Amino acid sequence: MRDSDRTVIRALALFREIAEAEFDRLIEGAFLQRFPMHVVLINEGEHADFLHIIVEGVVELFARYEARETTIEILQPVTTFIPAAVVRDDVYLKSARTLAPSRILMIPATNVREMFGRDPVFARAVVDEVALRYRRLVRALKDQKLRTGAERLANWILETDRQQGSRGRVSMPYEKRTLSALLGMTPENLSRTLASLTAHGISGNGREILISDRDALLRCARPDPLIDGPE
Amino acid sequence: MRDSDRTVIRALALFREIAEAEFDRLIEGAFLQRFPMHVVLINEGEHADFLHIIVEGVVELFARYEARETTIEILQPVTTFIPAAVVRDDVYLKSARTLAPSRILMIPATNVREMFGRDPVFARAVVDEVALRYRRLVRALKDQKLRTGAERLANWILETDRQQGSRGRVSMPYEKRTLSALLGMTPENLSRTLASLTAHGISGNGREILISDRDALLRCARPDPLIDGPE
DNA sequence: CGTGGGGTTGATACAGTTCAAGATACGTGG
DNA sequence: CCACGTATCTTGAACTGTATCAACCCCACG
Repeated sequence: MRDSDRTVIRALALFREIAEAEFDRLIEGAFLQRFPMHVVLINEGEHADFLHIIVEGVVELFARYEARETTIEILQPVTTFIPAAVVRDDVYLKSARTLAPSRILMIPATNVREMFGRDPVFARAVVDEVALRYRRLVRALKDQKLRTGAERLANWILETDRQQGSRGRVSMPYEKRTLSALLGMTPENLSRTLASLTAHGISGNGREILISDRDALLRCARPDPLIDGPE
Repeated sequence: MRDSDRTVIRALALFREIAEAEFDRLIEGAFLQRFPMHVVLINEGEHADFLHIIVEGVVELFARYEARETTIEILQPVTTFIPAAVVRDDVYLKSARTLAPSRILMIPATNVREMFGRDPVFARAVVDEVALRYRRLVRALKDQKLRTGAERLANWILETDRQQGSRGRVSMPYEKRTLSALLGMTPENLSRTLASLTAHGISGNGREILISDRDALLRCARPDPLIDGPE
């Protein structure tokens, strides 16, 4: 593992506070691997043998049922997945694939569980992490059940703009079909909804969306700190 | 607190393994309170000052956005809520209300966090609990995004029957309007969907549903261990 | 009895999906 | 570097699922 990689991983909330020796022991047996785009890293139903950490790239968490598929979450560096399955020593409930060439650190699940029992500082960090994920998911479920497609899209634009520095220019980090699955709609529907938002403060071509009238967009989106919060 | 209450709470996965003295210290300053039906216990947005435990009754976790409201989860004894907000020392993202006369144990959040740092056994139990909840929520989101209303209802019937001892006779523990919110549909729609399932193995009057042809219902529901699992 | 809330039923409207065709962008190989 | 082929995206039309609005029924409860 490169020194620069070690540094960014060490900076994760999960590892920031733990002692140097503990960290070394944890990542013993871990390996950092490079994956091309569109590679499946995890299949739902498999037993959780590794805690994955996305060091570089983009990873989609998705799930299937019958012939249908939906996106649960899209992860960018630096983030762990999927901590809950590792903690409970159970099967994954979601699959994961790369959406861009990515570098993934894989830590053996046994290391994580073993260290959890040994280091209270790490234990504290793991709970924080899982609780954070839980809350993110609550937000996603509220978004899904309480809003229309247009509202979800409008709020996604605002939130993504914020994450990208509030420049009023959002660039989609993945395909539109993926975004549509994340927002819980079909690609056709996303296309139409995007077109209809043109009358409410945005304009776009390709993977670029410009926020030309933020107030109009806000009137559409009506963001809520208990759904779209900065967490 | 009654001795019998102490026993059931102590039997919770969260508290089962911890030492007697630690348990005493944890529930110091806690209080067990009786609430009538339809009382709001938690308002989303409030800071999480207590870990609640439902000892008796039924509690609904719900959320609002604009004029809309939806149910996130319905809890029956013995369960904690809402651990993630307590762990992160943050605001609740969901509200909670009783759906039946209930007895609720309220443990000061500071006790929980303080003990977490002191007792690794308890720490382990808390992570397990939060991770379990996380996974339940993943299942709920998959249910919501990947299935139609009729499928959700059919699976709810099968799952509830299982929880009630697989007697082929399901009794709804709450109003139909609540069930409809849990399943993400309107009351009218639930009524119609329930009627339509009559042709697929169920019959019902009032709050009783009889499974007359389980195979037919299974063909409708097509349950999936990664969505409807026993967790 | 009357009253009110939950539940059902019907008619209508809308959001979202599906199917199909056309346009555009993109990577690949010549 | 261009031409080609494929996949993505867009647009249109028909259809399905679900929501909304309104009337009505029924039972519980005062």
